[in-house]
Amino acid sequence: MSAGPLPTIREVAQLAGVSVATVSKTLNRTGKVSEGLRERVTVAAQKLGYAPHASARSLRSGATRILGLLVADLANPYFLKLVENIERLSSAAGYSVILCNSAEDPEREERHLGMLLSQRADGAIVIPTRRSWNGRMAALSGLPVPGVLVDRRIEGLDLDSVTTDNLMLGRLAAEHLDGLGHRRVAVIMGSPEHQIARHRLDGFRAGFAARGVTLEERLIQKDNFSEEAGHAAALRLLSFSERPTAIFATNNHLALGLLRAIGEQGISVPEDLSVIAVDELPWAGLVRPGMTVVTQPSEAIAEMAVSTLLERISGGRSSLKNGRDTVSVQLQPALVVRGSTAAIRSRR
Amino acid sequence: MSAGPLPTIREVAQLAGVSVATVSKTLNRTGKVSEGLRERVTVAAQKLGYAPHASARSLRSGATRILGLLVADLANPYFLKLVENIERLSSAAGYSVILCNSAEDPEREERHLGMLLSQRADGAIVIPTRRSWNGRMAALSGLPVPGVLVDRRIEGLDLDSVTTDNLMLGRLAAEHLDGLGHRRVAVIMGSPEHQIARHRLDGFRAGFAARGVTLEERLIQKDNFSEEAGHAAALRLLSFSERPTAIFATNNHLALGLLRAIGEQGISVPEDLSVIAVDELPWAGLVRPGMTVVTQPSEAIAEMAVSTLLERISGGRSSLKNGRDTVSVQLQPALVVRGSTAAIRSRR
DNA sequence: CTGTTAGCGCCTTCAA
DNA sequence: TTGAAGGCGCTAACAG
Repeated sequence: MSAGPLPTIREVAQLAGVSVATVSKTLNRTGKVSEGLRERVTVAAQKLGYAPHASARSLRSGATRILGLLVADLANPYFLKLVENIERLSSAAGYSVILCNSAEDPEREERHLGMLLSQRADGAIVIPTRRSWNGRMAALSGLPVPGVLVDRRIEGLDLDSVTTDNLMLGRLAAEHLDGLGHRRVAVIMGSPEHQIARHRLDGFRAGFAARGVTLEERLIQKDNFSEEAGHAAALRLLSFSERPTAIFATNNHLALGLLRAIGEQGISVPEDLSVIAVDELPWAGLVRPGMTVVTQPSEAIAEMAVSTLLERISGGRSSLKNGRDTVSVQLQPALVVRGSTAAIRSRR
Repeated sequence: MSAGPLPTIREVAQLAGVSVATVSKTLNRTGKVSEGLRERVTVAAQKLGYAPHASARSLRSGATRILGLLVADLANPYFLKLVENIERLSSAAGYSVILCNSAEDPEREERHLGMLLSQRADGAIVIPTRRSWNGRMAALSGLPVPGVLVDRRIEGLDLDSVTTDNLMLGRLAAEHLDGLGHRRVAVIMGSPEHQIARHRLDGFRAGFAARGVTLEERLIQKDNFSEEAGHAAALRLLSFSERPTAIFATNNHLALGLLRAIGEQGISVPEDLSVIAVDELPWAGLVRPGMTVVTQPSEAIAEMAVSTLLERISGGRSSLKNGRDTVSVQLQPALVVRGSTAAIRSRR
């Protein structure tokens, strides 16, 4: 709203009666400046409402203090949490965040990547789209800025990554259900091509195997990650004559479909059926009974992603230039017990 | 990961055997270039993986093609929807979005505003923090870039704004409940200092008044917008000997607290009590029975906000320079009927 | 149609 | 301790 162009460093210098170099040194606290001049410069800058022109500074310095944040699906509440935390941490570290949502569309992802390149973002945090796994990784591996993959890894891609330990996640769910005495347990797992879903299933299977229990294959429902698929899978499971006593839904969309099916069928949770899901769903505490879930450590993941990225950035322009190998961190999930799971003997 | 610095326009020119001006004209489709050269330039740029340096371009052209998006609270699902839509539309229009979350903290808001100024964002879309209403608008009114206020207006601030018609929102809720025969209705309204809450209440009151019904003041619960407050207010309302037959929660946090209280008290919805809330809560269709809500037109609001802002931007550097008065658009909410409201006679 | 050139605002030598 | 000057990559005005 204020009129005209913004003041430049030159105008500040003029008003303070010094050279632009002195202004620069003063405002950036680089180099020695006498007390008197420092004062005059500060006042002048204040009076003019001077704000350094980031583009000019970047052009000169080679760094933009911008991070790209490329998210596979903003509507996913788990990713949203990551976004919140990443924005907060980046901002606190003095970086601006350019937000890009690829909405699980590899084309949008690629366009956004090109844009981030043009903007010369100092680094990028990427939750890649699912479909980019099949060879579409070129754009990512060619990323000329330090990049960190979050939540989803891409095998064979030489990038730092921070993910949940999904094997452990499955195992935690298994141990909980096993401890409650469940033996006939089902899994709604989404797409078996998805590494995360596979890991969660493998961990779940391993957890039961460690206690000598083998999962029935017919109780493992594979399809895709939509709520619709979860709903359909749940209906199938519930129609079996020997119904499972517990169901593990490996993803929040699937859990939603599962709950819908349960509601429609008039099944009582946890009396007739125990249910365990993944992620701290925003409504996990709201539905009656509260959902028992295995949560991913979103805050720790965000922290690790940002710190890893910032280290790379300060380590050198190119991601791998400083000789450090790529790091691939897996953080531990946790069990949150609420009302949707119960000991099996309470059942009949 | 690729080594070394990125190619500049000069290198493209060299490889194509032309001048930098020709490269610039070709790539920007500005000015005439012969077919042969166009081809050579395109190929050279492609081969080098050239991406124009946004900072350099901005410095020269005065425009950054960056929009600031300053959100009062990312965790609010309604704001998230706005963010999603705004990102999508901006990106489609060729703008990058710098996301800032002020988390209802005016200090963070102000810092972010300063950062956007330094970045020389071409414009900003702002959902202001609540507390900034009391005089803290200086930073906003001094915004040296075109800005659009979204969802929350600030009286006396000369900025474009796009909001929901909250009077109409309250009225829609009232008409729906009235049509179902409810007369003893309650409102959990949040803070009366908040303009939005006041408007919703006023509209609600007016809607009933138009049918000759006057709201009982003791049934209008005012406090703040937290889930806790909603919970407490709900408990108070439900403890009255003459219980309300319907409750209107003016905000999604309040609705959450209300639902929790209802669950604890073992009250049946909609048999014992009709409930109507605001916004398309992500779980609105999930809880049994589905929540009847008055929704804000988030997509239309995002569209209007972006288009208004882009018009301002193309209209001139300073927001009001092109002589156009500030526009203040109010978009219409809509009623979505689900299972949480029912005719009163079904009650006993 | 194509090339040459002057800055956009800033930081950083280098000289005083 | 302070000032003068060059140049980051690009676009636009001007010259050929």
